[in-house]
Amino acid sequence: MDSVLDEFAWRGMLHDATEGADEHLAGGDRVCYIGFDPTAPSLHVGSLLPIMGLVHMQRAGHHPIALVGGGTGLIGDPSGKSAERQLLTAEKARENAEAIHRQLEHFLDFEVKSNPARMRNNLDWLGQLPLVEFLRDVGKHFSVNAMLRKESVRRRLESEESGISYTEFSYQLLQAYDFVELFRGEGCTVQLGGSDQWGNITAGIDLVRRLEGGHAVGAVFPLVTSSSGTKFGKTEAGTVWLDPEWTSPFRFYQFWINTDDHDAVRYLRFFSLLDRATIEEVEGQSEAEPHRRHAQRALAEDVTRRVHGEDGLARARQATEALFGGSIDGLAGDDVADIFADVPSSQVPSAELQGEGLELLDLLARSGLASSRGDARRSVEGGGIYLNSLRQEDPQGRVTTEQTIEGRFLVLRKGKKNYHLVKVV
RNA sequence: GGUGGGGUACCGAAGCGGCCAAACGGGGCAGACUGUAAAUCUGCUGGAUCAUUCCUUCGGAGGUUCGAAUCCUCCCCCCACCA
Repeated sequence: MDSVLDEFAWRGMLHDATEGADEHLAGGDRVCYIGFDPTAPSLHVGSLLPIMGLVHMQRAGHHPIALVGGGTGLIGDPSGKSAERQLLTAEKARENAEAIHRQLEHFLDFEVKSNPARMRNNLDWLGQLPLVEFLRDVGKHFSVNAMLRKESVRRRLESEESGISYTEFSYQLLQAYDFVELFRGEGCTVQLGGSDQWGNITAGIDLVRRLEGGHAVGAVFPLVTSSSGTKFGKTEAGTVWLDPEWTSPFRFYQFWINTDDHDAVRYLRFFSLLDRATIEEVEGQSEAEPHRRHAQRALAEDVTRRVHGEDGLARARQATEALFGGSIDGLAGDDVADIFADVPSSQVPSAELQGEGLELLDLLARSGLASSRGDARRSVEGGGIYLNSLRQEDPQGRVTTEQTIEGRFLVLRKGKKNYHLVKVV
């Protein structure tokens, strides 16, 4: 008797599951949900593990529901938060929810006849909830004593400066109620989530039993960590988003390519759909020839393809090859334009490059590669600045039309992998 | 409410009248080595100029002084103990 939990287990993405979850999932096609916060109009790689959780559910024949917390987003989940949250406006939450829906379409099939993915927004029911009735029917089943014991609440109670508002304190009731609502309306009996959601999930399971006499189960994924101790999903350029407008496919691809050896195979299990045999093969290759970075490549390819499509992946790889494969000299302007389509860029009027030209330091500061002229100077003096792949060692240097590629581009680089394209306009 | 201890740059933490843009550690950036990895070693890490120098900064507002992060006054906030 196999269940998706076995798949989760070998992939290392099963942190914990409630009693009977295994049997329940093995016993038939179930409806299962995961909640997503509509705090921004894009998901980021931090949400990737739960998303993959839904993907695996769908592949196993279950019915996935992505629940966007349009209503709970108006409240704010205190789990894992040290301070009171900024509240969203209703329409902002709704806009964000729509954007998130579009992103999820890259992962989930909303069209198949058999078990299409669905999307729900809890604003639809939480928004209508009559307070008195809610307190009578739902509030009755919650013991404040138990609620106070929850880790997330306790930390905030103990913390002198942040505290917790009544609003956030009520959050757990609302999320529990979501489960009941989905149980009633969609026949949903399974909730998944990050490990920080454990308390909220079990609260929902209890409420389903008390209010509906229903049997529901839950499972949680581990927190994704990186071995270097940095937060997963953050780079010096900030959060790695799934929206190509916010994080270009190239940068997205690069994020995965740069994964530590220690993390690459683990992430491959988390974030790719490659089967066990393939992953183990890659793992073997990785150990045998670490310098080839098989795992990083497989990871970057698989994830980029799913998020940005075949086209986005092709562009990312093309840019990667050009930038890290060899010299960019000899490339025609059109090629550069193409390759750099989603490398960070800025513009400079051609007039400024005439004659004496523009100071290199100014160019660096304006491009954002350096935070100030002083910073730019230090980078140049430290030997970390390249113009068209030539190291620039003179802080007094100037950039003129002569150095442009066909009068159209300048390729700046700081360090080994921070590229910036300057368009001459 | 009382007494004592604190608030210093991204974070932690020294400094306690001039030599302080402020030790040291962490983080970050860059260089070397590599494999666009890790570890290690080196440099840099407020702004403008770089030869010097100038500007803004040590909880906030005033004051003493030729000169203050350092002394005084008032205020705000933390932490400990006592009520």
